[in-house]
Amino acid sequence: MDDVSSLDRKVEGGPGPIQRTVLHDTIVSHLRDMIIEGILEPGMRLHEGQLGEQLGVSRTPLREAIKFLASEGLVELVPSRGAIVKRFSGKDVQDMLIVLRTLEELAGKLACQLGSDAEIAQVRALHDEMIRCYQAGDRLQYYKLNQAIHTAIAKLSKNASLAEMQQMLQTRLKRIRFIGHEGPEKWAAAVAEHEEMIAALEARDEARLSEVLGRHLANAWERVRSAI
Amino acid sequence: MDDVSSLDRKVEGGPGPIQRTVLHDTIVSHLRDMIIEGILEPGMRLHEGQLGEQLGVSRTPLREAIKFLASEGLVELVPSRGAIVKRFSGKDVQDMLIVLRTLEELAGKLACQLGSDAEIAQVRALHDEMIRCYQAGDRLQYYKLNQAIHTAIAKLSKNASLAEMQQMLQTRLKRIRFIGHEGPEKWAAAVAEHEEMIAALEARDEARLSEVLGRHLANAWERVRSAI
DNA sequence: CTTTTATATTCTGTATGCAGCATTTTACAT
DNA sequence: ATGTAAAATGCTGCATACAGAATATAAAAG
Repeated sequence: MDDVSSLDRKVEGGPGPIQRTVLHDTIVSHLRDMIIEGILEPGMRLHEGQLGEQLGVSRTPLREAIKFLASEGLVELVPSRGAIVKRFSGKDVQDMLIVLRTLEELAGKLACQLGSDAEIAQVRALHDEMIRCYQAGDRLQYYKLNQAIHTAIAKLSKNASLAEMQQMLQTRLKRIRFIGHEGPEKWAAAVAEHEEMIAALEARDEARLSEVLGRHLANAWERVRSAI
Repeated sequence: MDDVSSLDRKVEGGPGPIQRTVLHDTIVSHLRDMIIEGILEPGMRLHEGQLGEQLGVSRTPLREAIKFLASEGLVELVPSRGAIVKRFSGKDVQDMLIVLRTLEELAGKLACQLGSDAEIAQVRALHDEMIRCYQAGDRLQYYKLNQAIHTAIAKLSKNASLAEMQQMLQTRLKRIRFIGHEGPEKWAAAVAEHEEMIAALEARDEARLSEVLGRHLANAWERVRSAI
């Protein structure tokens, strides 16, 4: 799956201050992905020796990454027994969705006020692309764009904390939604809600966007509850 | 300030599963306190060698604690240059308060629905104690009880994620509020708002509690903005 | 005297080693 | 055969060691 070469120090270029090699971030990302994709199942122990060998790093930076993820809420630290992948109950998921709903309702309102036309157009572009994936039946790509749209709207609020909290909850829910394969009719409903969201955003209709986002996330619970 | 002996492995007893020695948690708590109390000022570098010696631990667990705090948002990681205490701008604080407000409004509603009479009585007890501190002019203790009340209400929502996010934001804001020494009239206003909060909670008046909490946090920004 | 370059020092990032706790396996008794 | 005790194994938690980057200091040139 992951071997040594895949974890070579990542060097990021691009605009802004020159980013540098950060093994820490790489390990964190990899572990996060492994948890979301279910390679590391809930309740499973994070074996330092084994994982480190698999990723091609020693235990020290690996342990640091695990501590980081623990603070993020994806992993649970058990004294003298290392770390296990956090397991979320149905109520946990429901609770997270309630909070996420509240945050996105707020983000929606702010996005209508503070998002530039260009930024909103970018969200629309993501949406159009997502629709293409829906029509093509590409669930994985659809799913990723879906998340990207919610993240983008949160970002339009221009409120870093809000975007951060939204991202955190979304990440924790990723694995759940990843497995929550809804049927065609529920999927269609979700797409319809997204259409409505984008329309409200383009019309800068705060109340409507907030309402749709709220409804969308309330329905999200209905869509995944069976999968828990 | 902190020497070796103060960091001896903490063993927690009490009810529930027996907690065990956790140096990690101890270091995290100490660093958090040092940041909140301003011993480690914003922008200041977290010197691993020096800090480790001061706390009486080696760099390894210290670094793990720093990574944990980085994920928590109190510290910023700078590649090849260690970690610095995160500095929050005025807008950052305002943004955090907006999110906190939204979360506490939700928590207030849920608390009215789900809090038991006994739990509400406990909040009332905290409040009465806080009033005593107010009358005695004990700002530090007042401040701590104030936070405890907000935390307690969040907990009454019976929503772990909500309580966690509230706690996270409150922690990040602690240092700001800690220095935000408002004058007597503003202080009195804050106390009055708290009185109203408790009354609404006891009456299980969702709308009113939510409204007061929202107003309280909106005013909080007015109270601290000058201190930024 | 200022600027630049070279050197020295300091600190971070990572690997490794060791002690102690947890768990598993094995031996023994019932 | 089953339950218990003891030894053995494996893993975590922490400390230390070392390499390389960053910064500070000193020397040299303009």
